Amino acid sequence: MIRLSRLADYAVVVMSQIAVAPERLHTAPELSCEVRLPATTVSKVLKLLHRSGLVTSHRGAQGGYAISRPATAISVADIISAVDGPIALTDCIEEAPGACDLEAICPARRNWQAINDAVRGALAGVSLADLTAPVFLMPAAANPPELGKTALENAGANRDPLFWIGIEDVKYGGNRRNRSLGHGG
Amino acid sequence: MIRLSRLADYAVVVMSQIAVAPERLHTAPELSCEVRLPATTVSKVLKLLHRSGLVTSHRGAQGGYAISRPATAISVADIISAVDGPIALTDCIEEAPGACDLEAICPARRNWQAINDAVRGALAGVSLADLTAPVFLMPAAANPPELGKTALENAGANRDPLFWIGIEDVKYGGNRRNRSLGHGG
DNA sequence: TCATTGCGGACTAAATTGGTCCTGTTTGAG
DNA sequence: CTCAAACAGGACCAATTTAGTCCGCAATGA
Repeated sequence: MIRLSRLADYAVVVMSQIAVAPERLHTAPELSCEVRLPATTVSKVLKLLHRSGLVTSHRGAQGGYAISRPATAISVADIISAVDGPIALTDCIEEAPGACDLEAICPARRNWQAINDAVRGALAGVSLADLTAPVFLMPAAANPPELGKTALENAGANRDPLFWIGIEDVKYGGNRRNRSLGHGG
Repeated sequence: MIRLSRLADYAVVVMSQIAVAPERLHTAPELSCEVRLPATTVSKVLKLLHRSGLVTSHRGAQGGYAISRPATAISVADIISAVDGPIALTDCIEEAPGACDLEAICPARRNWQAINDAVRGALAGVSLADLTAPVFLMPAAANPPELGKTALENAGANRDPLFWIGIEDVKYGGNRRNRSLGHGG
């Protein structure tokens, strides 16, 4: 039903969260906690975002991910295609030319192309910066990680981010399957 | 991957086919043959299109489906939502207000709404008439059904529509799973 | 009266997706 | 030098979704 994949939804949320504090590194467990999604899943999303160059990564202790360019220079289309591959409403748009024998005579193809471009355009027109406000958590700056603690410990300090906005038990209508599953590590 | 469902893809193709001859009735088996999709599946699509009022139906012998309004007055968005339900990139757009506790404070929601509207707008901007040319078959007018024959028999006369354009064995890159499966009765 | 056609829904099978886990590799701190 | 923290990559499993089929019923016209 022209539904975004969950991973793409997650990716947008995670990127928004990173964009809140573009200057510092964010570890996967930390983001997992902030965004209330399983650490492994967040990790998977971050890997994909990294492969597409939307975030930079730093390995090792004190490592993490950072946003690679200004939020104004990253579109929703960028994020979605990083996770889900090229935006293509139908298979024949994605496949190499020649994959479909009806190509030359199929009028639907070039129309689908136009429709697809329109959709992609709509998504490319929205930048991450447009999704300004923090997600699920007060601005990270309000809870800066303490030096001398691991990222996980720091994340632990924020363990229930919804506390900050006074909500204990929530349902979320995004695209999530596991709504309040543990992000323990 | 923001992929259209196959049924939606089929629906667009079927509607295009009907629009080629807006004045007459089209039976499900006939369309199935023309469009090279299983009859049962085409039938399912037609039922959905009928429920949304995009086609009218006439039961009984010599029955069939006809387009309900000019092709210029039917958008791709209409067709997609007839088959797949409302166009909603994320669950929270579709759900009733209040379904998500984070609604009031979730900045993503109103942004998703905007993004969603943009996508829907793109799809609503393309009419069926824009997808003018016939699909997979020469215009039906070139092969008018013979009186005194059942729709199935008439469909049989056209049994291999690709004959008309000189292609025997094809692959199609749309969104189809069964590429050349039987549409026999 | 019967074949043809649409109607509605239940059921099944297959593809996709999401989520988990495991085994590296890199890096910094102690 | 060693260890733990963090990312990298990919294999794997399970749950969900989707598509496709099938069945019995209702309407209609020859």
